[in-house]
Amino acid sequence: MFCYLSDDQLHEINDNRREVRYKAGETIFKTGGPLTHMICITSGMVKIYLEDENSEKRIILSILKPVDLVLGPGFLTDNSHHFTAVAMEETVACFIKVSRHEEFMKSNPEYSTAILRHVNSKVILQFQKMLSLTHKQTHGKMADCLLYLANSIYENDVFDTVLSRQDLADISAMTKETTIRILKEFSEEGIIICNNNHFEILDKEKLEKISISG
Amino acid sequence: MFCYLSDDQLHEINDNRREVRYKAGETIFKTGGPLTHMICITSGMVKIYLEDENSEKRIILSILKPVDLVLGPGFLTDNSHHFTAVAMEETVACFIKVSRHEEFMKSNPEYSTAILRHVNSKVILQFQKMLSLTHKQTHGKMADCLLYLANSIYENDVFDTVLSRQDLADISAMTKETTIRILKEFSEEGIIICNNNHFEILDKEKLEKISISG
DNA sequence: TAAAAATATTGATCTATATCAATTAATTAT
DNA sequence: ATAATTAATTGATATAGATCAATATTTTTA
Repeated sequence: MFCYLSDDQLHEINDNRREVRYKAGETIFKTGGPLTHMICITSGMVKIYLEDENSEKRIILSILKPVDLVLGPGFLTDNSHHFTAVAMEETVACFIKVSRHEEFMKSNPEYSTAILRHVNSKVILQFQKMLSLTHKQTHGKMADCLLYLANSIYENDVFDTVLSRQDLADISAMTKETTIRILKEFSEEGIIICNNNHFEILDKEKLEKISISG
Repeated sequence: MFCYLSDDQLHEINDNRREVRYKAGETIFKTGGPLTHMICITSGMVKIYLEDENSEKRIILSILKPVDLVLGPGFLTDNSHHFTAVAMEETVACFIKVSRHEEFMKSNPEYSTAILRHVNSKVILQFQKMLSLTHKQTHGKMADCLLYLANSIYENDVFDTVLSRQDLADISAMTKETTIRILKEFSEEGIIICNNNHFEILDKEKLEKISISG
């Protein structure tokens, strides 16, 4: 994204950026709050979730890691956050004023294009998630969750995660009890190994089949 | 959106645009097809839906009417359509090449900003829909569906629609049988009147309460 | 290290909603 | 107008997954 900026603009960002360090569990920003800065994850991991104002339920939309950037849909619209960002572990985030972005978009068309490309790629993922969460049953949704973690987040079929069972449930839009039962089933069928926060995907093909059959 | 273009650019659009007339039920473009043009709905109504490649199920994301424009998330990413657009009634759509858009974005920063604003406002609506479809039960989802049609589409608490019961089900991510049963319940409780495709919302407050309580 | 708190697990039960099947009503075609 | 399709409705049934409750484990705090 930033590669489209001029040297001057990069300098300006560097001089004005504000780096913040978060501990695990700390909130970076919350739904409803003012969207004043774009955020770039420099190190650590962040979970992004939608909060339902009328219930305690939430959906974990995605997990971000370096060097992901966060510029929510409030940008250029209502200037408020539409999702909540929480550090999953020790995390460093770099804040850049949105006003600066608007300037960059005006002075640098390549940058505008890059931002829109970024937003559109996120929308494609949201569409997939929407179909998964509304049409698949719990086994299919949990398969999607495990494949997401292995393929997109940890980039390894063996991984340890700080995500709780409730978090996995929130990724998959189901209850933690159901999550636990399905993880147990998958373990018993030899599809995965799952001990506390240690996961191993043994039979990815089968997981993909379960994902497709729903 | 187009108000940000120069006279020359508007002329260029006007000289190069291609107007197509569709009958009810005709497909304008389909998921997976190449995204070559942006589309502007000049007259009529269009339903936009996500298709699941692994099942026959679909989600109607939104309904478009004049002068909505359609520029899906394939723009600047994979150049393919991620949703399907079908004319609900006699509809005229105006096609504008995406290559032209990229040029406009380069030469006209205001235009880029307007496009991103448009996309972001759609994303906000998607977030709400995602929460509604995954966390609410059928009554809440059907209340949301009726409120959407009355408030955003027909802009009247009394409306006739060409949408079938299956379409209403696809808006709400449920079966047509459940849709029918809930519409009947709402009618019996005096919340709505519903005869074939004629709808009247009698007690909007109650509908809003049902929407909130889920 | 012990106590307290939080998280995970298991089992039993309940219910919302899908599914299936049959009937009726409304369109469309002949 | 009548037949043939297609869509809507109703009823009966099945079941996936939520909910509730109790216990066990892990983590945190004192």
